[in-house]
Amino acid sequence: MNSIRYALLSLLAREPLSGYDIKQHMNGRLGPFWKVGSNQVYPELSKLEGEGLIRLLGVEQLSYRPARKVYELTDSGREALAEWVLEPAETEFSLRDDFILKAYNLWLVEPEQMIRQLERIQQHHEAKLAAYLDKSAELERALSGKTSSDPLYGTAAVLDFGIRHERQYLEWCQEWIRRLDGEGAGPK
Amino acid sequence: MNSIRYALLSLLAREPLSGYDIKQHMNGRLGPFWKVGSNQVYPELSKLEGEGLIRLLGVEQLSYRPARKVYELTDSGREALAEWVLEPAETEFSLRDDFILKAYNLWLVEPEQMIRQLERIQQHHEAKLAAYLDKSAELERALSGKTSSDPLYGTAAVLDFGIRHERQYLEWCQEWIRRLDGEGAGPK
DNA sequence: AGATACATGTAATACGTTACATGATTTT
DNA sequence: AAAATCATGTAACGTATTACATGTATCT
Repeated sequence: MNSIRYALLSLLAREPLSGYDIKQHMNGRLGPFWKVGSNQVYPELSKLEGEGLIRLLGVEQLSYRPARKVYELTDSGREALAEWVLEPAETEFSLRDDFILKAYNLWLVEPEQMIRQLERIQQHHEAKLAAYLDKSAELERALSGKTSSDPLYGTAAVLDFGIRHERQYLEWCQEWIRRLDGEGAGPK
Repeated sequence: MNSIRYALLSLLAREPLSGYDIKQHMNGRLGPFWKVGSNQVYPELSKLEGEGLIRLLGVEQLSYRPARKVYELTDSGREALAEWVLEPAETEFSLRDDFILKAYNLWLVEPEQMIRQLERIQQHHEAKLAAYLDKSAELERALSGKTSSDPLYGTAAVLDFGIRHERQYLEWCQEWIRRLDGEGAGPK
Protein backbone atom coordinates (compact mmCIF):
# COMPACT_ATOMS: atom_id res chain seq x y z
CA MET A 1 0.00 0.00 0.00
CA ASN A 2 0.87 3.61 -0.53
CA SER A 3 2.07 2.76 -4.00
CA ILE A 4 2.08 6.34 -5.20
CA ARG A 5 5.31 7.09 -3.45
CA TYR A 6 6.88 4.18 -5.29
CA ALA A 7 5.43 5.36 -8.54
CA LEU A 8 7.15 8.70 -7.97
CA LEU A 9 10.41 7.02 -7.05
CA SER A 10 10.14 4.78 -10.11
CA LEU A 11 10.02 7.78 -12.38
CA LEU A 12 12.74 9.70 -10.56
CA ALA A 13 14.97 6.62 -10.77
CA ARG A 14 15.19 7.25 -14.49
CA GLU A 15 15.69 10.99 -14.62
CA PRO A 16 15.29 14.11 -12.51
CA LEU A 17 11.81 15.54 -12.75
CA SER A 18 9.56 18.22 -11.35
CA GLY A 19 6.17 17.52 -9.82
CA TYR A 20 4.56 18.78 -12.96
CA ASP A 21 6.66 16.48 -15.11
CA ILE A 22 5.66 13.53 -12.97
CA LYS A 23 2.01 14.31 -13.32
CA GLN A 24 2.38 14.55 -17.09
CA HIS A 25 4.29 11.30 -17.30
CA MET A 26 1.77 9.39 -15.26
CA ASN A 27 -1.27 10.69 -17.04
CA GLY A 28 0.41 10.41 -20.41
CA ARG A 29 2.92 7.72 -21.22
CA LEU A 30 2.27 5.60 -18.17
CA GLY A 31 -1.38 6.54 -18.31
CA PRO A 32 -2.91 3.10 -18.77
CA PHE A 33 -1.84 2.07 -15.31
CA TRP A 34 -1.66 5.05 -13.06
CA LYS A 35 -3.11 8.47 -12.68
CA VAL A 36 -2.51 11.12 -10.10
CA GLY A 37 -3.62 14.58 -9.20
CA SER A 38 -1.34 17.38 -8.16
CA ASN A 39 -2.64 17.16 -4.63
CA GLN A 40 -1.03 13.77 -4.30
CA VAL A 41 2.20 14.58 -6.06
CA TYR A 42 3.31 17.74 -4.29
CA PRO A 43 2.74 16.68 -0.69
CA GLU A 44 4.30 13.29 -1.38
CA LEU A 45 7.36 14.95 -2.90
CA SER A 46 7.79 17.00 0.26
CA LYS A 47 7.51 13.89 2.38
CA LEU A 48 10.01 11.99 0.28
CA GLU A 49 12.39 14.92 0.50
CA GLY A 50 11.97 14.99 4.26
CA GLU A 51 12.84 11.31 4.43
CA GLY A 52 15.90 11.85 2.31
CA LEU A 53 14.76 9.58 -0.50
CA ILE A 54 14.85 12.42 -2.99
CA ARG A 55 16.60 15.76 -3.06
CA LEU A 56 16.05 19.06 -4.74
CA LEU A 57 18.39 19.20 -7.69
CA GLY A 58 17.65 22.76 -8.65
CA VAL A 59 15.05 25.41 -9.17
CA GLU A 60 14.29 26.93 -12.53
CA GLN A 61 12.72 30.31 -12.08
CA LEU A 62 11.12 32.23 -14.92
CA SER A 63 9.90 35.22 -12.87
CA TYR A 64 6.35 35.20 -14.20
CA ARG A 65 5.86 31.55 -13.25
CA PRO A 66 5.97 29.45 -10.10
CA ALA A 67 9.45 28.08 -9.52
CA ARG A 68 10.03 24.80 -11.26
CA LYS A 69 11.46 22.50 -8.62
CA VAL A 70 13.37 19.58 -10.05
CA TYR A 71 14.05 16.58 -7.85
CA GLU A 72 16.46 13.70 -8.17
CA LEU A 73 16.65 10.34 -6.44
CA THR A 74 19.19 9.95 -3.64
CA ASP A 75 21.18 6.79 -3.03
CA SER A 76 18.96 5.84 -0.15
CA GLY A 77 15.95 6.45 -2.37
CA ARG A 78 17.35 4.08 -4.95
CA GLU A 79 17.93 1.51 -2.23
CA ALA A 80 14.43 1.87 -0.82
CA LEU A 81 12.97 1.41 -4.28
CA ALA A 82 15.05 -1.67 -5.06
CA GLU A 83 14.06 -3.15 -1.72
CA TRP A 84 10.42 -2.60 -2.39
CA VAL A 85 10.72 -4.22 -5.81
CA LEU A 86 12.09 -7.36 -4.22
CA GLU A 87 9.64 -7.44 -1.36
CA PRO A 88 7.11 -10.25 -1.53
CA ALA A 89 4.40 -8.66 -3.62
CA GLU A 90 0.86 -8.09 -2.50
CA THR A 91 -1.13 -10.85 -4.07
CA GLU A 92 -4.31 -8.83 -3.89
CA PHE A 93 -4.97 -7.07 -7.12
CA SER A 94 -8.24 -5.36 -7.77
CA LEU A 95 -9.07 -5.64 -11.45
CA ARG A 96 -12.05 -3.40 -10.93
CA ASP A 97 -13.45 -2.75 -14.31
CA ASP A 98 -16.89 -1.26 -14.59
CA PHE A 99 -17.51 -3.03 -17.82
CA ILE A 100 -16.95 -6.45 -16.33
CA LEU A 101 -19.59 -5.66 -13.76
CA LYS A 102 -21.89 -4.69 -16.59
CA ALA A 103 -21.17 -7.99 -18.28
CA TYR A 104 -22.21 -9.75 -15.10
CA ASN A 105 -25.66 -8.35 -15.80
CA LEU A 106 -25.77 -9.21 -19.47
CA TRP A 107 -28.66 -11.61 -18.84
CA LEU A 108 -30.85 -8.65 -17.88
CA VAL A 109 -30.80 -6.94 -21.25
CA GLU A 110 -31.53 -7.73 -24.88
CA PRO A 111 -28.69 -9.72 -26.47
CA GLU A 112 -28.52 -7.35 -29.43
CA GLN A 113 -28.03 -4.40 -27.14
CA MET A 114 -25.34 -6.16 -25.18
CA ILE A 115 -23.62 -7.03 -28.43
CA ARG A 116 -23.59 -3.35 -29.30
CA GLN A 117 -22.00 -2.56 -25.94
CA LEU A 118 -19.37 -5.22 -26.44
CA GLU A 119 -18.57 -3.89 -29.89
CA ARG A 120 -18.13 -0.40 -28.56
CA ILE A 121 -15.75 -1.60 -25.88
CA GLN A 122 -13.95 -3.76 -28.38
CA GLN A 123 -13.27 -0.76 -30.58
CA HIS A 124 -11.90 1.12 -27.66
CA HIS A 125 -9.46 -1.64 -26.83
CA GLU A 126 -8.48 -2.02 -30.45
CA ALA A 127 -7.45 1.61 -30.49
CA LYS A 128 -5.45 1.19 -27.32
CA LEU A 129 -3.76 -1.90 -28.63
CA ALA A 130 -2.79 -0.12 -31.83
CA ALA A 131 -1.27 2.73 -29.85
CA TYR A 132 0.69 0.34 -27.66
CA LEU A 133 1.95 -1.60 -30.66
CA ASP A 134 3.23 1.61 -32.18
CA LYS A 135 5.13 2.47 -29.06
CA SER A 136 6.40 -1.05 -28.79
CA ALA A 137 7.84 -1.11 -32.28
CA GLU A 138 9.74 2.04 -31.48
CA LEU A 139 10.90 0.68 -28.17
CA GLU A 140 12.10 -2.62 -29.53
CA ARG A 141 14.34 -0.76 -31.95
CA ALA A 142 15.83 1.31 -29.16
CA LEU A 143 16.19 -1.78 -27.03
CA SER A 144 18.42 -3.86 -29.27
CA GLY A 145 21.77 -4.50 -27.69
CA LYS A 146 20.73 -3.10 -24.33
CA THR A 147 20.97 -5.29 -21.27
CA SER A 148 18.32 -5.77 -18.60
CA SER A 149 19.96 -3.08 -16.49
CA ASP A 150 18.71 -0.47 -18.88
CA PRO A 151 15.54 1.37 -17.82
CA LEU A 152 14.02 0.71 -21.22
CA TYR A 153 13.83 -2.93 -20.24
CA GLY A 154 11.37 -2.05 -17.49
CA THR A 155 9.39 0.10 -19.87
CA ALA A 156 9.21 -2.77 -22.32
CA ALA A 157 7.96 -5.17 -19.64
CA VAL A 158 5.11 -2.88 -18.71
CA LEU A 159 4.24 -2.11 -22.31
CA ASP A 160 4.24 -5.80 -23.10
CA PHE A 161 1.82 -6.37 -20.26
CA GLY A 162 -0.45 -3.69 -21.64
CA ILE A 163 -0.40 -5.23 -25.09
CA ARG A 164 -1.23 -8.66 -23.78
CA HIS A 165 -3.98 -7.23 -21.65
CA GLU A 166 -5.59 -5.47 -24.59
CA ARG A 167 -5.36 -8.56 -26.77
CA GLN A 168 -6.95 -10.64 -24.06
CA TYR A 169 -9.72 -8.11 -23.63
CA LEU A 170 -10.42 -8.08 -27.34
CA GLU A 171 -10.61 -11.86 -27.54
CA TRP A 172 -13.00 -11.93 -24.64
CA CYS A 173 -15.25 -9.37 -26.36
CA GLN A 174 -15.20 -11.36 -29.56
CA GLU A 175 -16.03 -14.58 -27.77
CA TRP A 176 -19.05 -13.11 -26.01
CA ILE A 177 -20.30 -11.32 -29.08
CA ARG A 178 -20.12 -14.69 -30.81
CA ARG A 179 -21.97 -16.44 -28.01
CA LEU A 180 -24.75 -13.89 -27.83
CA ASP A 181 -24.99 -13.74 -31.59
CA GLY A 182 -25.32 -17.48 -32.00
CA GLU A 183 -28.16 -17.29 -29.50
CA GLY A 184 -30.30 -14.65 -31.09
CA ALA A 185 -29.91 -15.95 -34.60
CA GLY A 186 -29.93 -19.59 -33.64
CA PRO A 187 -33.37 -21.14 -33.10
CA LYS A 188 -35.41 -19.32 -35.72
CA MET B 1 -18.55 6.14 -10.83
CA ASN B 2 -20.15 4.99 -7.67
CA SER B 3 -20.05 1.44 -8.95
CA ILE B 4 -20.68 -0.10 -5.56
CA ARG B 5 -24.34 0.63 -5.70
CA TYR B 6 -24.49 -1.21 -9.02
CA ALA B 7 -22.56 -4.10 -7.59
CA LEU B 8 -25.19 -4.40 -4.87
CA LEU B 9 -28.02 -4.17 -7.39
CA SER B 10 -26.28 -6.78 -9.56
CA LEU B 11 -26.34 -9.28 -6.75
CA LEU B 12 -29.86 -8.47 -5.64
CA ALA B 13 -31.04 -8.89 -9.22
CA ARG B 14 -30.33 -12.57 -8.83
CA GLU B 15 -31.74 -13.28 -5.40
CA PRO B 16 -32.82 -11.51 -2.22
CA LEU B 17 -29.92 -11.00 0.16
CA SER B 18 -28.97 -9.38 3.42
CA GLY B 19 -26.11 -6.94 3.80
CA TYR B 20 -24.05 -9.66 5.35
CA ASP B 21 -24.76 -12.02 2.45
CA ILE B 22 -23.69 -9.37 -0.01
CA LYS B 23 -20.43 -8.84 1.78
CA GLN B 24 -19.75 -12.57 1.76
CA HIS B 25 -20.59 -12.90 -1.91
CA MET B 26 -18.35 -10.06 -2.93
CA ASN B 27 -15.38 -11.11 -0.89
CA GLY B 28 -15.89 -14.75 -1.78
CA ARG B 29 -17.27 -15.86 -5.15
CA LEU B 30 -16.97 -12.51 -6.83
CA GLY B 31 -13.82 -11.80 -4.88
CA PRO B 32 -11.36 -11.41 -7.71
CA PHE B 33 -13.04 -8.27 -8.88
CA TRP B 34 -14.65 -6.51 -5.98
CA LYS B 35 -14.32 -6.19 -2.27
CA VAL B 36 -16.35 -4.18 0.16
CA GLY B 37 -16.48 -3.39 3.83
CA SER B 38 -19.62 -3.36 5.92
CA ASN B 39 -19.40 0.40 6.21
CA GLN B 40 -20.05 0.68 2.51
CA VAL B 41 -22.73 -1.96 2.25
CA TYR B 42 -25.11 -0.93 5.03
CA PRO B 43 -25.33 2.80 4.32
CA GLU B 44 -25.68 2.13 0.61
CA LEU B 45 -28.50 -0.33 1.25
CA SER B 46 -30.34 2.34 3.22
CA LYS B 47 -29.86 4.80 0.40
CA LEU B 48 -31.06 2.37 -2.22
CA GLU B 49 -34.11 1.61 -0.13
CA GLY B 50 -34.80 5.31 0.25
CA GLU B 51 -34.67 5.69 -3.53
CA GLY B 52 -37.03 2.78 -4.01
CA LEU B 53 -34.57 0.66 -5.96
CA ILE B 54 -34.70 -2.09 -3.36
CA ARG B 55 -37.18 -2.98 -0.65
CA LEU B 56 -37.07 -4.86 2.59
CA LEU B 57 -38.41 -8.32 1.92
CA GLY B 58 -38.40 -9.47 5.51
CA VAL B 59 -36.56 -9.56 8.78
CA GLU B 60 -35.29 -12.75 10.32
CA GLN B 61 -34.91 -12.31 14.02
CA LEU B 62 -33.15 -14.81 16.24
CA SER B 63 -33.44 -12.89 19.51
CA TYR B 64 -29.80 -13.21 20.50
CA ARG B 65 -28.62 -11.80 17.21
CA PRO B 66 -29.03 -8.55 15.24
CA ALA B 67 -32.03 -8.75 12.96
CA ARG B 68 -31.19 -10.19 9.58
CA LYS B 69 -32.64 -7.76 7.06
CA VAL B 70 -33.22 -9.30 3.67
CA TYR B 71 -33.68 -7.03 0.68
CA GLU B 72 -35.02 -7.60 -2.79
CA LEU B 73 -34.81 -5.62 -6.00
CA THR B 74 -37.84 -3.57 -7.01
CA ASP B 75 -38.99 -3.13 -10.58
CA SER B 76 -37.52 0.33 -10.75
CA GLY B 77 -34.29 -1.10 -9.36
CA ARG B 78 -34.18 -3.64 -12.15
CA GLU B 79 -34.82 -0.88 -14.65
CA ALA B 80 -32.11 1.33 -13.25
CA LEU B 81 -29.65 -1.53 -13.39
CA ALA B 82 -30.51 -2.45 -16.97
CA GLU B 83 -30.18 1.18 -17.97
CA TRP B 84 -26.76 1.41 -16.41
CA VAL B 85 -25.64 -1.73 -18.19
CA LEU B 86 -26.51 -0.19 -21.53
CA GLU B 87 -25.07 3.20 -20.78
CA PRO B 88 -21.95 4.03 -22.75
CA ALA B 89 -19.28 2.54 -20.52
CA GLU B 90 -16.50 4.50 -18.91
CA THR B 91 -13.47 3.85 -21.00
CA GLU B 92 -11.15 4.62 -18.14
CA PHE B 93 -10.09 1.49 -16.39
CA SER B 94 -7.36 1.53 -13.83
CA LEU B 95 -5.45 -1.76 -14.00
CA ARG B 96 -3.46 -0.72 -10.97
CA ASP B 97 -1.36 -3.65 -10.10
CA ASP B 98 1.52 -3.18 -7.73
CA PHE B 99 3.49 -5.89 -9.37
CA ILE B 100 3.43 -4.19 -12.75
CA LEU B 101 4.91 -1.14 -11.12
CA LYS B 102 7.59 -3.35 -9.65
CA ALA B 103 8.27 -4.77 -13.09
CA TYR B 104 8.78 -1.23 -14.34
CA ASN B 105 11.79 -1.16 -12.02
CA LEU B 106 13.20 -4.51 -12.99
CA TRP B 107 16.29 -2.85 -14.42
CA LEU B 108 17.25 -1.73 -10.92
CA VAL B 109 17.75 -5.17 -9.42
CA GLU B 110 19.68 -8.35 -10.12
CA PRO B 111 18.03 -10.40 -12.90
CA GLU B 112 18.10 -13.56 -10.80
CA GLN B 113 16.19 -11.84 -8.04
CA MET B 114 13.63 -10.48 -10.41
CA ILE B 115 13.21 -13.93 -11.86
CA ARG B 116 12.46 -15.22 -8.40
CA GLN B 117 9.82 -12.53 -7.96
CA LEU B 118 8.25 -13.37 -11.27
CA GLU B 119 8.16 -17.04 -10.38
CA ARG B 120 6.43 -16.30 -7.10
CA ILE B 121 3.77 -14.23 -8.83
CA GLN B 122 3.43 -16.84 -11.50
CA GLN B 123 2.64 -19.48 -8.92
CA HIS B 124 0.04 -17.28 -7.41
CA HIS B 125 -1.71 -16.81 -10.71
CA GLU B 126 -1.46 -20.50 -11.50
CA ALA B 127 -3.37 -21.24 -8.32
CA LYS B 128 -6.00 -18.69 -9.19
CA LEU B 129 -6.35 -20.02 -12.68
CA ALA B 130 -6.81 -23.56 -11.36
CA ALA B 131 -9.53 -22.40 -9.00
CA TYR B 132 -11.33 -20.54 -11.77
CA LEU B 133 -11.12 -23.51 -14.10
CA ASP B 134 -12.71 -25.68 -11.47
CA LYS B 135 -15.59 -23.30 -11.07
CA SER B 136 -15.88 -22.96 -14.80
CA ALA B 137 -16.20 -26.69 -15.41
CA GLU B 138 -19.01 -26.78 -12.89
CA LEU B 139 -20.66 -23.77 -14.41
CA GLU B 140 -20.50 -25.01 -17.98
CA ARG B 141 -22.35 -28.13 -16.92
CA ALA B 142 -25.09 -26.11 -15.24
CA LEU B 143 -25.22 -23.80 -18.22
CA SER B 144 -26.06 -26.30 -20.96
CA GLY B 145 -29.42 -25.59 -22.48
CA LYS B 146 -29.81 -22.28 -20.71
CA THR B 147 -30.32 -19.12 -22.76
CA SER B 148 -28.54 -15.83 -22.35
CA SER B 149 -31.37 -14.56 -20.17
CA ASP B 150 -30.22 -16.83 -17.38
CA PRO B 151 -28.10 -15.17 -14.67
CA LEU B 152 -25.55 -17.94 -14.99
CA TYR B 153 -24.69 -16.52 -18.38
CA GLY B 154 -23.46 -13.36 -16.73
CA THR B 155 -21.52 -15.35 -14.20
CA ALA B 156 -19.90 -17.31 -17.00
CA ALA B 157 -18.88 -14.14 -18.82
CA VAL B 158 -17.12 -12.76 -15.77
CA LEU B 159 -15.48 -16.06 -14.93
CA ASP B 160 -14.27 -16.37 -18.50
CA PHE B 161 -12.71 -12.96 -18.23
CA GLY B 162 -10.94 -14.00 -15.07
CA ILE B 163 -9.59 -17.14 -16.70
CA ARG B 164 -8.29 -15.24 -19.68
CA HIS B 165 -6.75 -12.64 -17.45
CA GLU B 166 -4.89 -15.23 -15.41
CA ARG B 167 -3.66 -17.02 -18.51
CA GLN B 168 -2.42 -13.76 -19.94
CA TYR B 169 -0.67 -12.91 -16.72
CA LEU B 170 1.04 -16.28 -16.64
CA GLU B 171 2.27 -15.96 -20.19
CA TRP B 172 3.66 -12.55 -19.45
CA CYS B 173 5.54 -13.90 -16.43
CA GLN B 174 6.96 -16.74 -18.49
CA GLU B 175 8.05 -14.43 -21.25
CA TRP B 176 9.94 -12.13 -18.91
CA ILE B 177 11.51 -14.92 -16.96
CA ARG B 178 12.73 -16.24 -20.29
CA ARG B 179 14.07 -12.86 -21.32
CA LEU B 180 15.90 -12.25 -18.08
CA ASP B 181 17.18 -15.79 -17.99
CA GLY B 182 18.56 -15.67 -21.50
CA GLU B 183 20.42 -12.53 -20.40
CA GLY B 184 22.16 -13.78 -17.33
CA ALA B 185 23.14 -17.13 -18.79
CA GLY B 186 23.86 -15.79 -22.25
CA PRO B 187 27.33 -14.29 -22.76
CA LYS B 188 29.38 -16.54 -20.49
C1' DA C 1 -10.31 37.55 -27.85
C1' DG C 2 -10.18 33.23 -25.83
C1' DA C 3 -8.23 28.79 -24.95
C1' DT C 4 -4.26 26.11 -23.75
C1' DA C 5 0.30 25.20 -21.62
C1' DC C 6 3.14 25.96 -17.78
C1' DA C 7 3.81 25.17 -12.55
C1' DT C 8 2.94 25.14 -7.92
C1' DG C 9 -0.06 24.27 -4.38
C1' DT C 10 -4.71 23.98 -1.34
C1' DA C 11 -9.61 22.68 -0.36
C1' DA C 12 -13.60 20.07 -0.65
C1' DT C 13 -15.44 15.91 -1.56
C1' DA C 14 -15.82 11.08 -2.57
C1' DC C 15 -14.41 6.49 -2.13
C1' DG C 16 -12.16 2.52 0.41
C1' DT C 17 -9.94 -0.10 4.24
C1' DT C 18 -9.29 -1.37 8.87
C1' DA C 19 -10.76 -1.53 13.36
C1' DC C 20 -14.22 -1.42 16.81
C1' DA C 21 -18.64 -2.53 19.39
C1' DT C 22 -22.20 -5.87 20.56
C1' DG C 23 -23.35 -10.71 22.05
C1' DA C 24 -24.94 -15.56 21.94
C1' DT C 25 -23.79 -20.00 19.48
C1' DT C 26 -21.00 -23.23 17.57
C1' DT C 27 -16.60 -25.14 16.40
C1' DT C 28 -11.67 -26.20 17.56
C1' DA D 1 -10.91 -21.98 27.19
C1' DA D 2 -10.31 -19.67 23.01
C1' DA D 3 -11.58 -18.63 18.46
C1' DA D 4 -14.64 -18.34 14.65
C1' DT D 5 -19.40 -17.46 12.75
C1' DC D 6 -23.30 -14.71 12.37
C1' DA D 7 -25.14 -9.81 11.69
C1' DT D 8 -25.66 -5.16 12.10
C1' DG D 9 -23.69 -0.85 12.29
C1' DT D 10 -20.20 3.27 13.48
C1' DA D 11 -15.64 5.63 13.70
C1' DA D 12 -11.21 6.67 12.25
C1' DC D 13 -8.19 6.80 8.90
C1' DG D 14 -6.05 6.65 4.25
C1' DT D 15 -6.29 7.22 -0.53
C1' DA D 16 -8.15 9.45 -4.89
C1' DT D 17 -10.78 12.76 -7.76
C1' DT D 18 -12.30 17.24 -8.91
C1' DA D 19 -12.15 21.88 -8.56
C1' DC D 20 -9.96 26.08 -7.39
C1' DA D 21 -6.36 29.86 -7.08
C1' DT D 22 -2.56 32.32 -9.29
C1' DG D 23 -0.52 34.58 -13.47
C1' DT D 24 1.99 35.10 -17.99
C1' DA D 25 3.13 33.58 -22.54
C1' DT D 26 1.82 31.42 -26.60
C1' DC D 27 -1.17 29.20 -29.85
C1' DT D 28 -5.69 29.25 -32.45
